[in-house]
Amino acid sequence: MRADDRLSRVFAALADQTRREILAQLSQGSASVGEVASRFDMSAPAVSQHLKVLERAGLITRTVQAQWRTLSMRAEPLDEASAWMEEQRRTWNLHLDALDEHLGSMKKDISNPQDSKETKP
Amino acid sequence: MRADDRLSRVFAALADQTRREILAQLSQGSASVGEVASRFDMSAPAVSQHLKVLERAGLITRTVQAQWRTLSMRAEPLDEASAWMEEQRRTWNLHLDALDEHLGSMKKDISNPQDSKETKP
DNA sequence: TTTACATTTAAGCAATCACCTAATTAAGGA
DNA sequence: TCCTTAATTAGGTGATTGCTTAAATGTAAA
Repeated sequence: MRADDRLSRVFAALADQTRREILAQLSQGSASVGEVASRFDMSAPAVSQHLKVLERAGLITRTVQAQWRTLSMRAEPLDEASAWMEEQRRTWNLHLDALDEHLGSMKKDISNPQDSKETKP
Repeated sequence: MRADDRLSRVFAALADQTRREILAQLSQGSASVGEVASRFDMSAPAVSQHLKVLERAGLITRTVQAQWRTLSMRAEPLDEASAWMEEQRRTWNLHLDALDEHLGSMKKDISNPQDSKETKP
């Protein structure tokens, strides 16, 4: 799968309050579908669909034991998503630093100001 | 706004490849709507809508200058989203550590094994 | 003042989403 | 074997999404 698609699926999966609550529950330990569903005021099929979204994003796995499915969290997709966000923030901070330096040099040379191409937000 | 809603908006905004590319571009410095739109094979209104989604998520701001809007990235929502993900991973790792310890003590006491309530994924 | 440019609003459309109820599958226990 | 429990699939609905084209807005430049 393309990294783009993976990221899109992970972010989309996390863009829903119910699914975030499910993941938060599973981060404390594995659980059955029933144990997850009982915490929500929602039909079982609705929860089942949320689980499918989380599973397709790679955020949970199911292991079948008799008629119970044990749900477990997987952290790897979080790493990838987190890394993407961190990268953007890093780049943005680098940019801000460069901008500060530029503004600093302008201040030193205040008698001959030049246009700055960009303004600090 | 509720933190839930904020998180949902940020994650939803990031769940689209086009919007992630826009944010990646703006992380390198501010730009006008036209400068952003020119990089996509998509109508101007479509880009405008993507920008609105990013703006509502707090990920960009617009400053109006004549007929040009200067778009700038905002990192704060990324921090909140990143923190949420980090928290889940932290909890999950704590859980795994506790599990490892439990399995370790079982190994020591191999002659009298007890059921483990959960299995490692 | 007219014209051109940058961008947004309006309106419409097909696809997807988040739910629902009803029906189905699959395993365990009486 | 029949019944119960656990969970999923099927099918339907209203809301939202991501795009489109056409029209509107607001500013600058001729």
